[in-house]
Amino acid sequence: MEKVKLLVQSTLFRNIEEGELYALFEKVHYQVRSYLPGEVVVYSGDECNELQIVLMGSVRGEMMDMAGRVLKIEDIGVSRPLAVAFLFGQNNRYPVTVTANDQVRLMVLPRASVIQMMQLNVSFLTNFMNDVSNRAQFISGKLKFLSFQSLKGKLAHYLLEQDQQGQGRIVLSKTQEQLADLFGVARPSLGRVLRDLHNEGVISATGKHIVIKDRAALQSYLGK
Amino acid sequence: MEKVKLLVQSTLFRNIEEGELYALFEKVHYQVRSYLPGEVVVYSGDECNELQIVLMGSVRGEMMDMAGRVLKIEDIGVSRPLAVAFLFGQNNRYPVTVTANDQVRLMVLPRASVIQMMQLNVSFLTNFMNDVSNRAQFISGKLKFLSFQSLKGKLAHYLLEQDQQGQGRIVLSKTQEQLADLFGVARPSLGRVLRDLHNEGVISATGKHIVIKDRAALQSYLGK
DNA sequence: GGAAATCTGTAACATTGGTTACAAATCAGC
DNA sequence: GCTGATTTGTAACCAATGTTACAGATTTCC
Repeated sequence: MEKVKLLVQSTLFRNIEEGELYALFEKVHYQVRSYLPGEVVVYSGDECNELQIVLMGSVRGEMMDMAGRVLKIEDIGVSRPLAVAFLFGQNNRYPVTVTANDQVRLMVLPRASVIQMMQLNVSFLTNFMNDVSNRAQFISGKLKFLSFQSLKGKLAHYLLEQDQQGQGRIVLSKTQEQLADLFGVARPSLGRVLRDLHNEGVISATGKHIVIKDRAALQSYLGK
Repeated sequence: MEKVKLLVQSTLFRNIEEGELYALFEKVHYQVRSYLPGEVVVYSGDECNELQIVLMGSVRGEMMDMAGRVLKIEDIGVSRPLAVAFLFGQNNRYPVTVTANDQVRLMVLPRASVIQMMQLNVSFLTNFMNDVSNRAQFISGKLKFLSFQSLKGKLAHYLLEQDQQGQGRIVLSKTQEQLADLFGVARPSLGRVLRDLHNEGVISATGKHIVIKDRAALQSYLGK
């Protein structure tokens, strides 16, 4: 049971001692499943009847439309759970397709086991509640991000977010391709907007190095 | 305490008997607040430290960008809770501005009371969990709806959804204005697409009466 | 049943972003 | 440092949607 060592660091098991966690896992049913890189763990639309927690490797969740276009949502790494928000509620269907990024091992707990654990341990219960809420909040943020802003707005948002320290200097950690993917737009469109902002004098973009020259102007694009 | 009669029908208090509910409310703190039509209950960004349940009237939640443009999200009527998904988790801030539609009374339970109630009553706990999950699922659906589909796709989705019985006859219950609002597009754009579909022979639109003439064609727009 | 308000249809034009294509720049591995 | 692969910059053109405006239709209210 060396998995317990991994799991104590999970947000779901915060404030639960290792010994307690051991005892908990002896009382409930679970499985461990393995996947190879590129294998699909669940398809968007599949029923969700079990809690899955990443024990090794990482998976990615992505939404796709019928034309096969993909909008990347996020990566999920070790000790993090999948789809906490879809285990309960009325429509227990995964909203995303989950694919293994590399060699992956997942701990799989049927819903009944989860309920059992909530009754056995109050910390687990509140942790779970917090996780579900965080998920909802994360998606809600995405929604705000996607539904309101023009590409310029998204980029402005992103740049301001990257520049936490307020120094006005950012080194992009992703390629334009990846960034465009994240925003759900075409790569040249992103390039164009980057260039526009540069020409307007709002930022200065040289390769991956970006300097915010007019923060106020950038902020004025938020929500547009 | 006639409110209890209202509350037993709430999803949050399902499977809890009236007497039990009485007892529960005697043990925890809460308030009742009133609002006039048009008054703002909470602003987007406000901290969320209490569970609010509609006792009378209805409120609407809407997201707005800085330019003041508004995207209607949904109406919340009697016995339904506000922002269940934002009471827990890390970022306890309302994502929407909530406004009273008419004369409104809200029951307000501080977070501490909610936690107390969860410990006192297992049904409440599971109901709450389900509600939060449903919220997350609702938002996630919205996200899918908004982020993937062109206006034609959204409309197709909406029409097919409205025609549950598969009769191919729909009477719109909203004005074009409201519909455009729901989709987050401009009214004339919606009108145009409606007309396009009509001209293509896919539907036949006369005022609020719509007949689906070519279901397959309509379905082919889904996810586009 | 008539006036005022709301809703609908439609047109012209502006803007945004998508698509494709290609050349220049940069990077990775040798 | 060279070579092939990846990334970036940019342009021309297209499609979708927004904006504004106005006239006709419908509903609501007295």
